[in-house]
Amino acid sequence: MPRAGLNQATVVAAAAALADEIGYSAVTMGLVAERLGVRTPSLYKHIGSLAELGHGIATLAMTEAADAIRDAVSGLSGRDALDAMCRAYRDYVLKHPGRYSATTGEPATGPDDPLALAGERAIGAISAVLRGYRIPAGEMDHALRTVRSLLHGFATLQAANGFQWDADAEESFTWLIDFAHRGLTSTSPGSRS
Amino acid sequence: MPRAGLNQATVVAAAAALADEIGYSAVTMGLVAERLGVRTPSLYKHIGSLAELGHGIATLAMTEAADAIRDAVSGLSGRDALDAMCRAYRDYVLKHPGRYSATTGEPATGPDDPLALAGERAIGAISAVLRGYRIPAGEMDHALRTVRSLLHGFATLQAANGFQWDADAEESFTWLIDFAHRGLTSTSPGSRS
DNA sequence: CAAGTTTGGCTAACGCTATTAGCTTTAAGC
DNA sequence: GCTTAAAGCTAATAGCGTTAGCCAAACTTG
Repeated sequence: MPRAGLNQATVVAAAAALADEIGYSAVTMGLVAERLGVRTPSLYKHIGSLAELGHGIATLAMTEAADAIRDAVSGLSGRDALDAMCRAYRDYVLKHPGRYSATTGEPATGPDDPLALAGERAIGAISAVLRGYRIPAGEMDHALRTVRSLLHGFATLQAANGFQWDADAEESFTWLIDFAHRGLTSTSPGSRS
Repeated sequence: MPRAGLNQATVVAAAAALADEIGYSAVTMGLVAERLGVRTPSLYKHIGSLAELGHGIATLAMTEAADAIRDAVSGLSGRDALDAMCRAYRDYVLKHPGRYSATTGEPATGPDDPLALAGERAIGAISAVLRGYRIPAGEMDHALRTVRSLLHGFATLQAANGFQWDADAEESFTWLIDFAHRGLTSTSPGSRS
């Protein structure tokens, strides 16, 4: 039996690709092994368990998403950067729904967890965009969490077809970006109507 | 053997309670049966499959969340209604993280699906709040999707402990509500900074 | 109230999944 | 070239969802 030349990265990559095709919850050790031309137990020479594989997929997705944002906003600032960031994030999730859904509900085990580092990268990319807005120093964390919530929510709802997105999802997303821009510009807390 | 007096509703309720305690993905037919004092195969007299049980939990959660919002905003309008809605939604998800996570990635099979009806209830409750803002007629759907994305994103991220919510999540949430209020008030699309 | 029928529980069994144990062969190091 | 660790394999176990078929409990109907 010639060797397949696998390692942790190739197994995770194959599982991530499979997740995008058939859905994250449908990924099994057997299917991943089949795709790699190998028997199921052989995978355990490279990854500890199915849960660990899921953790790896989540880390990969978070890293890729952060890089996509970073690339998209490079050279831009202000509203242009916000627009590019939102679209890059959304496009990534729509392109890789399976691996992205691995990130929902996957807790980082500690500060040295690669998933935590990938999360930091994403935070940093969003933070760079938000720095173009006049946000008070103490409110930056709140703005970060809010924008991340908005993007994450839209992406997961659209990926899961949460509503009947009757074809004008693009228009809705443009409106969402306008909404975020308005929310970020006039930063005056406690402004009751 | 005396009968347990089960039906579809009691089984779904037990499973939902279990999901809140041990997490949605940890719910098994065996554990639900054990909680109900019954053997596993007996559950199949009331529900068709584990997938159907998940669908039922999702429907229950969506209905309860919609009702929670409806109750919270009754008698309020404008920014007060927005505030009450956001907090009611967030509180519900934090109180019932297990059953809520059943709603993520659960597609409605058709227009007559109870889950679709529950979704309509939720949409209606949010819509009632948004009607207090001067939103152009054609943009109402976009606003609905945007607000729903924001709430869903924050709730799921906090439930999954997506960031290190070092204790000031409450403050972040207040900031998020301000953000949403600003985004909804000055509705002038295409307003580039 | 008695007989029949439906309903809801049970045990037994099957297939699929993740996972472990232990063997064998490959490839790499000295 | 020999040693050795890594990477594949087969075989086996345990736990899951699910189905089949039995049997008693409760409802129906005269």
